[in-house]
Amino acid sequence: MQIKREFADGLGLTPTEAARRAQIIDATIEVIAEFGYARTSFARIIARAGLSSTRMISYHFTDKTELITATLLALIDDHDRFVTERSPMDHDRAAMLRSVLTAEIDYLASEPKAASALTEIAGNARDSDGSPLFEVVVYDLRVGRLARQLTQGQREGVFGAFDAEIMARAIRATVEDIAQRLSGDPGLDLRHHAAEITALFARATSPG
Amino acid sequence: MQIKREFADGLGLTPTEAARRAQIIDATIEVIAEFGYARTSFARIIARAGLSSTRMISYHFTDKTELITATLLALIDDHDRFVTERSPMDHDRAAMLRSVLTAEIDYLASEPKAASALTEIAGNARDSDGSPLFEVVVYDLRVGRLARQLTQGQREGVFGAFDAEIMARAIRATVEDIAQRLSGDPGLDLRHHAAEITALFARATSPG
Amino acid sequence: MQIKREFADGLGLTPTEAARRAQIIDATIEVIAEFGYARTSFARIIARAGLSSTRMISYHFTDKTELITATLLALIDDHDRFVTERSPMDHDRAAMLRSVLTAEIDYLASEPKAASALTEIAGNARDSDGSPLFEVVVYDLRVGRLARQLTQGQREGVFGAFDAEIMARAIRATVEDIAQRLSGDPGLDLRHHAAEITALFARATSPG
Amino acid sequence: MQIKREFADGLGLTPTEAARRAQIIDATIEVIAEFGYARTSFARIIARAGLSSTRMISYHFTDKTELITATLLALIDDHDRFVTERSPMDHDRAAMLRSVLTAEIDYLASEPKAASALTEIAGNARDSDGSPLFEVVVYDLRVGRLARQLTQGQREGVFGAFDAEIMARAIRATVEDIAQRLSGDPGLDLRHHAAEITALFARATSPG
DNA sequence: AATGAATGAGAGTTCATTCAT
DNA sequence: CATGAATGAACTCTCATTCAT
Repeated sequence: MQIKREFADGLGLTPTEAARRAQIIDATIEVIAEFGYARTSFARIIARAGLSSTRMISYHFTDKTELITATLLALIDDHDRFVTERSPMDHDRAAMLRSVLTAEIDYLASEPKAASALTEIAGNARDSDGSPLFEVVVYDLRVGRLARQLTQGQREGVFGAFDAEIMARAIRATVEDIAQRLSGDPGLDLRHHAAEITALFARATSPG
Repeated sequence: MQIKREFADGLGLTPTEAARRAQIIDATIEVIAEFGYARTSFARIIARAGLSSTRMISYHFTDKTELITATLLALIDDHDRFVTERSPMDHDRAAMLRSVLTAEIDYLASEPKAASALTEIAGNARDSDGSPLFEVVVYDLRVGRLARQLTQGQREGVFGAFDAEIMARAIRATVEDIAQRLSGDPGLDLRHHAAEITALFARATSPG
Repeated sequence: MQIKREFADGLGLTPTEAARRAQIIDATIEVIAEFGYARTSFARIIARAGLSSTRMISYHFTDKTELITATLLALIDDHDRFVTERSPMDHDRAAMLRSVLTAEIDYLASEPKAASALTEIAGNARDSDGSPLFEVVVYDLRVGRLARQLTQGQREGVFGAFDAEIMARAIRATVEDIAQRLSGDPGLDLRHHAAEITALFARATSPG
Repeated sequence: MQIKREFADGLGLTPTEAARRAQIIDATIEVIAEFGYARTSFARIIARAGLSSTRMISYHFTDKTELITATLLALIDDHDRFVTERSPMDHDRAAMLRSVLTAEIDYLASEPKAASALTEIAGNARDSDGSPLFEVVVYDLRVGRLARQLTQGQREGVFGAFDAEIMARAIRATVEDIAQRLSGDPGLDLRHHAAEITALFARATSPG
């Protein structure tokens, strides 16, 4: 997985440092996808990355929170690029919803580990004092944009009347549920799921 | 919270033991709801229960798995009773779906800690070797039954064509998402959410 | 195994109490034979005995030391009776050594659990402060008598010149080694071992 | 005791790490010799080694099994070197047996703690699930070699007819019994014991 | 830029024993 | 005669982090 190299630099990082950070972040994604957020430790990450000491992580990230934050940002960046590339602007709003849902499911198929890690971090990451880490960030990036698109579609008359945020959350929750099941059962029929939830939310958002 | 007293006895437990187990289980639910499953430790549980030593837990439960299992069973028992009491049998299938969704949201309002703990345990509980604990059990109790009801409704013609299991999972994921948000924001307008998701899934399941 | 009932009474014990003590001692022997002394706990003993609480042990024995002491005395009593019955007095000294060795091996075959437990307790039992419990007792009962018989045989001229105590310890160590191997491999050919060590120590003690 | 320095390096260990491991292994040997295997804990080992925390052990050894294994290997290595150096090749077989027994007793005199720890580990070390750790390894190293030498001597006609493995086990059991007594009574007359058991097993193995 | 070395805190579990009835 | 209930201490092991090169 080499998906977040572009993200890693851009700050004042040397190429070597950027590469190390990317390597560690990749390993973190894989460990989270496999073991879940709660069982993700520095020890497991360095074992996965083939590094010698957890000191390597502490050297490149000030603490666990920064590592997880960097990982989440890389994942969101990657996810956004993936979905954006597959959501053409010339569609009407109703087609837009279909293409978004299809792109989301395609993402699960294309990057199952990343998808699983994204869900795990967004839902479970907590600070050392126990408070949730990314509530607001994740809301805006993963629900708010979709809600705004739905609202716009309502204004254009292609969608019926509903609370756009609740609808967006229902869509997000449904997709993430599929992501979690996929991590436990890689043989899941994603094409079928894509067709079903596309139809489901087409009916749920229809004006009539 | 006194919701699992009836569950606790019935086995070969003395009244004192049943009461202690219930006390510990209550505290476990509260800790899980507040800290999440991953940060739930014996130390926090006994602090919450006002007991003296973690040894008290080990005395009444053989290990952590048994404690969590007993807690989950108590939660499921309580949840089932709550929902069953509010799902009249004389309704038609379409009304049934409405009443189920309403009952689920009412449960969130009535027992927010229990609802949160239920989601946490079902999703995150793992054995000491890392394998998920309750996958199958939880599926059947929390998705399978609803899927069967939807299938029956399809046979009776009140619902349209869709994959009943995927629909049931979407409903479950949506409700649990609301539960999680509620645990972070107790002021959430549940009445509004109930109306919205009832309408959402009415459209999503409608035959036309 | 009912081998130490006679030992249990004789003190000021009621029949019920004597029976309970015997039951607990029997379970203790079995647990030690199976798990070794170090892994023998009250919990395992009451599980084996089918009792409800470790309190049962504390009630009948003041502490672990007393339980182990009583168990050892029961084992020694049983062992002595077994060997004595099979060591006729009308033999000459050389035949006596053969019959003692044969009796010891027969005991391993007849009561393998008891033999294993006897070795385990004699070798590993320690007080709560870590000091060995039965060094002197066990020496006299298990080595000293044999050493005296060997010395007597030397006086009678049937044995050669050797340090009787060292010889007795070698014999004891060899028999106990066989006992330990037997507990790990119940299929051990004891008849063959009896023949071999009888011949071995016949040569080792011979006058020529 | 500095007996396992040569063993400790040779792998990919830094000098500091090798020294720490040797220090911990030395302390482990002393604790086992003094308290027995069952009462050997990390806490006692670090106290003996003068270290600050049991975490020091966990840092250098993955778990208790690895610590005990490394200790046993160090002990066997040390013991082998000691005995090999004192067993000249130009002797005939009968002299070989004498020199082996003498070397074994000399080892007890020279390294009583090591000898005691070796016996303790070989006999009592168990995995966390209770299964014995070193049965096969220890058999081959401590009995098998001697048995093969005896068999060879029988072929050459210097020994009589006996089961070589049973004889080897008798010898091993006798030596280890002396080792155990020595740990309880440091004043034991080892020179006398060496002479006695050398004569004992010379007679026991003699052809006549 | 990287690493080796060390650490205090906390986890769940087992231990023999004691209190009260 | 028996039991239920409770307990403090000790156990091995994992955690993220820090110090010193």
